Amino acid sequence: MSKVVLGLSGGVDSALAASILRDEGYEVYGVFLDIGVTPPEEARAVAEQLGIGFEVVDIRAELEEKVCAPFTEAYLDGRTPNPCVMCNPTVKFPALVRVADRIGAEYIATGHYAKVDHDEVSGRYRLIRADSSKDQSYMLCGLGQDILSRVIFPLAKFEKETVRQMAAQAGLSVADKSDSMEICFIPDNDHGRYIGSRGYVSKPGNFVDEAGNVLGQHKGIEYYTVGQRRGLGVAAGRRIFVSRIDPKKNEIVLSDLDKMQVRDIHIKDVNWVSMAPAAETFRAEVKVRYSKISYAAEIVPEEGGLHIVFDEEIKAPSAGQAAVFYSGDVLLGGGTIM
RNA sequence: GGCCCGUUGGUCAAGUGGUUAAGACACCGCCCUUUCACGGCGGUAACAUGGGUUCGAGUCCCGUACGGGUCA
Repeated sequence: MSKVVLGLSGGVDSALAASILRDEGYEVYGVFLDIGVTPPEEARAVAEQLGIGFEVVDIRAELEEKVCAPFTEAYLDGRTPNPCVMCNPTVKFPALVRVADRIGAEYIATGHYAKVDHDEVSGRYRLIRADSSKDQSYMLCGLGQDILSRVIFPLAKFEKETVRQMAAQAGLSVADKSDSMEICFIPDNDHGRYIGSRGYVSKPGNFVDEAGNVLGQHKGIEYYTVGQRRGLGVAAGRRIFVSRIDPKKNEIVLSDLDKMQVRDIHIKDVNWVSMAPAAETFRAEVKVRYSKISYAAEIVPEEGGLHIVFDEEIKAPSAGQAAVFYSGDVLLGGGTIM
């Protein structure tokens, strides 16, 4: 019987994933990754209910080093980090792999909505969008071949609603638990406050227009992201958005929508997933934020990263977010917007 | 000081005797969403003040307060 180590959060998705794997004949070993925020009780209860192995693994130190610290630093530098994208390849999946290696499991699994396959031609493990509208492949763009070669995503072909129904049928106690949507280490969803709790004192400053006229006061640049409209408190009579964050001057520039369209971006720290690193220009559809549509673009390799030129102007990409490029449903790779 | 103009929700701004007093932006809520956001839907909220005229006043008249202009 094949062993699989599954990340068990205590939510519906991972619980059903465990149930599915068990029913398929795997020996499932549930691992709760402890970050010191949510207690492991629900996950433990699910494991007991399913009769699978269970363990709590403390990942606070790795999370702090690989995610929390860089996360904070990025915000203070005027960028908008994506902690989930950072965490998956550096903390979450490696932690599961470590347990797998220790207990002699070949596979690891999570409750993500995404697919993995192995392409005979290229010899690569590919990451594919899930059938579900809930596709989460974007969040996994940093995973390497070493990890993908061992990953199983049991929820790949299910819709969220189906998952809930199946969970209810399986009698899982967490079947109707609501989805978590906030950053896991910031349960109150207030990242500005979180950064403050790490000892940083917010520096209020000016909102200015493109000519430099002061439009209002901001609470501190770490509270904002490029493309943001709500929460600015500036009544201009028309919708205006954050178009630039200047950490040096501690200023935030507000502009009309048409003045902040962008034709191209540069990305760094590129991770090639379903294709080998490209030396030549190629075309793909690029997602600049999660839960956003993808835009057709030409991708040009350059020193240190990629230059992405969109066919049409797109709205407000934000430095620090992941740009992920696809060919159809295949996630080719991704990088960090500069 | 004299004369003139203005004062409507948090901001801007319609309204010209009878309106449930527009709209935009902001704000709040919900939906969406394993990041931050975008987006969608909905909601709260106003006639500077005191007197008149009139069946009826944000709309007309007078006084007061505040703001702007102008004249010696």
